[in-house]
Amino acid sequence: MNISDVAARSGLPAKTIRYYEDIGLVRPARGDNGYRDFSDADAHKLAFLARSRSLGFSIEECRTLLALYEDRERASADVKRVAEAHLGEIDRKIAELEAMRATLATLVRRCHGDDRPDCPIL
Amino acid sequence: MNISDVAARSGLPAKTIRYYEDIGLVRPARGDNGYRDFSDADAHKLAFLARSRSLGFSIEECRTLLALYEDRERASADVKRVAEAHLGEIDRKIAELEAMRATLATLVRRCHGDDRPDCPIL
DNA sequence: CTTGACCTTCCAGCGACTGGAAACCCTATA
DNA sequence: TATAGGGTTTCCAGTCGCTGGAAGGTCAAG
Repeated sequence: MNISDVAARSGLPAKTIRYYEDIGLVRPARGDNGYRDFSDADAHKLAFLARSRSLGFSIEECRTLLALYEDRERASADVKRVAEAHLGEIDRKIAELEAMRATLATLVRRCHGDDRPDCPIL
Repeated sequence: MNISDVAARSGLPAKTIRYYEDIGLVRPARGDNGYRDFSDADAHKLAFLARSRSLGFSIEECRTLLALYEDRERASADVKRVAEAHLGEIDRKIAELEAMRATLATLVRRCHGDDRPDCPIL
């Protein structure tokens, strides 16, 4: 699979996929012509990366999460611990966003939206 | 008012305030010694910037909001529009995070947590 | 008059891309 | 077979929103 195919499947720009290879997140095979040749597993990884990144996980966090899928030697307990840590982080992010949402929603609700300049955001 | 005073008042680091001057968000006066001399209005603007940034508005969105802040004629409706667009974006992120939370929570729940490497995450 | 906290500018670098140039490769059609 | 158009490669530079650090000027207290 060429880079544009896997880009379409994962929703990531080709540029980003090349960058992810640069920093070692994904290691696609190469064809005789030098083109990257992505497997289905690569495509899966990239889709996962797209999702995790869009949720605000850093590249390094994504690297750890990817290791969960890749390292089959790892004991179940270790996997569970790391996964739970990430769950906690997701909860924290949700809480942050919801606090932000609440504040902003209150401000918007109080904002008349007419021509009077008494919007509380200002 | 010196930069550290206005930093304390706004909650922004001095570095960030200098950066905001660089990019034209604020234009403090200068004393004879070359020090920035912030007015109360400057302090107000910076507090506003700190708040908007913490609500997730981009610098350019803040610039727009600040411009509206200074144009009191027809501010309210425009601010409301910007804020509502931003609210929609926050809602989208929360929904995505909650979907991922559910997926990861299911995986964690099914993960035995003992030494057998049969955790469904793998 | 010295100390030490503050202020200044400038330059560099971060994370995570993103854009553009120049060159190579592939396929389809004439 | 030639050519046109896309797709792909590498590399280098720029983006955003800071942040750190160096080198130096200024100020108030002791």
